[in-house]
Amino acid sequence: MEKVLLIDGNNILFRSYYATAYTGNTMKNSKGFPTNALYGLVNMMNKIIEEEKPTYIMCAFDKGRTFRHEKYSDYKGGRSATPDELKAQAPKARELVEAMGITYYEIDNYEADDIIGTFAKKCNNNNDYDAVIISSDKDLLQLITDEVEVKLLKSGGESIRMTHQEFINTYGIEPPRMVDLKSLMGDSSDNIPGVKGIGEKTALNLLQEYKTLDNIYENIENIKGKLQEKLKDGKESAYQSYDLATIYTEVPIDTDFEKIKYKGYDTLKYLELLEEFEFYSLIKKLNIRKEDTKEEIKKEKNNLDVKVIDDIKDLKLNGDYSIYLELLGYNYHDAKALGFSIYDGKNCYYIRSDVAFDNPEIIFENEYNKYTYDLKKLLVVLMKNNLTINNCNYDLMIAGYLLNQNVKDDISYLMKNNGTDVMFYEEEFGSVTKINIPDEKVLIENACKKAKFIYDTKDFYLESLEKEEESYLFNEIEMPLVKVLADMEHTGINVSREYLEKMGAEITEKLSSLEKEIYDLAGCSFNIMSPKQLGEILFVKMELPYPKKIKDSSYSTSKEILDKVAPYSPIIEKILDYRTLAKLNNNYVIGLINEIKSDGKIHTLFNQTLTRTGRLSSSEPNLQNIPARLEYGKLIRKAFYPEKDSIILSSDYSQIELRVFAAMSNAENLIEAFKNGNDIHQKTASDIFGVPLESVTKDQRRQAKAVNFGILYGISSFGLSEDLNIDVYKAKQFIDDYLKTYPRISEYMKETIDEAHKNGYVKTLMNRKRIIEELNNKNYMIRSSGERMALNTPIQGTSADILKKAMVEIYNEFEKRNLKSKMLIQVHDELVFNVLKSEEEVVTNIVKDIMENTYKLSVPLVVDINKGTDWYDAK
DNA sequence: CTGTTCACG
DNA sequence: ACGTACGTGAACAGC
Repeated sequence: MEKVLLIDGNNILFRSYYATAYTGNTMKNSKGFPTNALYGLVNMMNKIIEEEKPTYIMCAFDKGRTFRHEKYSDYKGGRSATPDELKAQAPKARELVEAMGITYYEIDNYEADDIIGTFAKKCNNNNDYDAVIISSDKDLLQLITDEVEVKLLKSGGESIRMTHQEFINTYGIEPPRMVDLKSLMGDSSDNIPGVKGIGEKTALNLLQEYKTLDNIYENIENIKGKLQEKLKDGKESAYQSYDLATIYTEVPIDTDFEKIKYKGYDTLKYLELLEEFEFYSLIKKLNIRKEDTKEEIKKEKNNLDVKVIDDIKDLKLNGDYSIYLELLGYNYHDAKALGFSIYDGKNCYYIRSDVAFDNPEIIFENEYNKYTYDLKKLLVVLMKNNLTINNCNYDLMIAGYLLNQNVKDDISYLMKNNGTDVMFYEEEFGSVTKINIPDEKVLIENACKKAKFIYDTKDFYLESLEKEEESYLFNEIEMPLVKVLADMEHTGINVSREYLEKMGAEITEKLSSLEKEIYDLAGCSFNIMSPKQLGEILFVKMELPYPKKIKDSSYSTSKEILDKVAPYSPIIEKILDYRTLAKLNNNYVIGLINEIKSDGKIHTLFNQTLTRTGRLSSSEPNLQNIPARLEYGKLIRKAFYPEKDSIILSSDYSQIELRVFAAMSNAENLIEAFKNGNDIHQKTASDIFGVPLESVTKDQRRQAKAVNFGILYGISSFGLSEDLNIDVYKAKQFIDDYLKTYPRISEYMKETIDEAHKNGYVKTLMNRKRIIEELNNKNYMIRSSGERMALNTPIQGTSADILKKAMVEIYNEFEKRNLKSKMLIQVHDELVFNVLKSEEEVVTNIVKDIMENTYKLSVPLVVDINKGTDWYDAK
């Protein structure tokens, strides 16, 4: 049995391009020729060959217009034009494939699909050949037979093996019926119309009953009502769609498999292409013995001459340098420092941490600028050793994040994206659960590659930031903020173990009595924390009415559902209480106690390069979700207490997101309301319900508040109806009223979405840019979600920008005045401080003044300050 | 290792 | 016809 690979070349090239393309930072060679799609293509081809070990490979490409366009002028209409940077790579892709020893075909008038179909057909009912089709395009699934399977590519390097059986399990129909399915539901990406008013669900139902399109129309009189009407109206369109969706398997081509035998690399050609594209890491993997190539490679970054410094006298720094700290472990608060790699443009050094810590001035404090990756980590580790570092104004992790928020926090991702070969941290050191120390040779090599990469790419990243107009954000906000956050993390906050333990004992007692009561009411014992078991007990054993129309694979037992069935049994209330208390105990009592370090404090991590909007996040532990809404949960905050002779001060912005929204949308009546100091939800209620301010009821205010939040999130009538527990029609009415009252907001939302579609990204007031790939998705649901992100990100992101700016200024002011009070925690619109009693007045004034005035909007920003003997009390 | 649930803004 | 509000992190169950 010989294996035949049939590769959808166009599909892989497109995927590779879009997987890495992001504005301003598309991978290019030194001549400026884009290479990102080619890089993905080579890697994908190598990976597939490695995995499948085929005897034959055929790669098919599209070639311009096809017979489908002739038959149906709108075919593939509505697709956006192929980007120039991708177009330029297409001819090179063909050369590359050929050099890899793979035969490719592109035939006038036919698509890649048709060529693949023609080859695949040859394998059917043939015991000598089995075919595997490689693509992410579901159209090709129609070709599946017992001899032909599809390796369906997914994002993130995943794939699904669609065999005949797997297809039937997934769709409940035979593979050739994929065409009938398309003829009914259509395909927006290829502009195949289908039958108007019929989607996937109905189409599948029809096909499961009638098997084929023809048979549906033969039995059309058996189909009732509206559906019959739709089918009759759409008959012509359905058959036209059928025609379009059918892969043509009779392409006039020589399908002799010997023609597509896999030949392996044409080494010289392949090498020349890799050199042209500057894929040095791939060249290195080839291990070629050609003398001049070797020279070429040696010059390249990967073959570094590393000096391991045992005697500090051997370190001769030659100018500005990059410095990278390698740690053993993921959380730098307790990870062991292994060593530092340094690159100064000429020489690469590796210094073990004990040597470095013995000679800190020479390494960390000199006249040179230092370039870093994860400066915050470096600062915190140095602070723990009572050391400092100066002249750190460029951090690659921050720069990379501002240019693309999707990159993970491991420099290896940036390096691999750039074609530089390096190990991922996890490959080198193991996962969070099993950390291991690598061979020192490996460790040094990787650490040095990283230092060199930081140095070599610095100018490019700075230019990219300049091009994106993000230099201010980078230099004046994010870079200075690194130090502020490092200080906050290093300082930590006092948490009382005794208090938490007392609270834990109380909760445990309540839990065990609740548990008993729940078992009594249920008539048996079970695991209350298991949604599966709980669902069975409530909705099967106890026969409570399940409030959702359709039960999918299992019963949901979310709070929302349980609230609805609460009237039917007293057990529900007890379960909800149980859950709340269990969460409190596990997450906050036990969870926080486990995070208290030997100094009696908690040191969180403020992740500066994680969120897609520009907010911070906090982890290990998360100090941004300490209970605040329910009274009992709020008591957790009593455990957070100040230093001696100090108090806790909390300052928070009042309605910052709504204020930012009012300013950005320029909605005059909203701006007026804020200027007048109105209660904004009350004002909104008065406007949309058309009643005077003073006669707005509590309930009207509550509803208006929900609408206001909905607007910030990119409202949908369904979402609002869920939130307010009203019907969708009523919710729609609210939204319409709102938009009628504030016409400027309606315009703003439309403008924002249009602009986002045009650019593919949105920006905050301080030019933080977020690329939203989802806007181009052909799936309506994903695209709409992208539009909501486009609406929300400028608001959430601008609010984040403002607070970050304030944090930097407050920190600098404290330093300038030599104040001993400390910023401890940031919670998106709130800052928490330890304030010395002697500094109470001056700190209060500084904090309030800076937060309210750091950024001028057309509406005032208002800050509330609260003080107390602990975090609970400070509110 | 993924889904569910729920804590925060 | 479709499934549904934005942004996070952590614990648990059950595969």
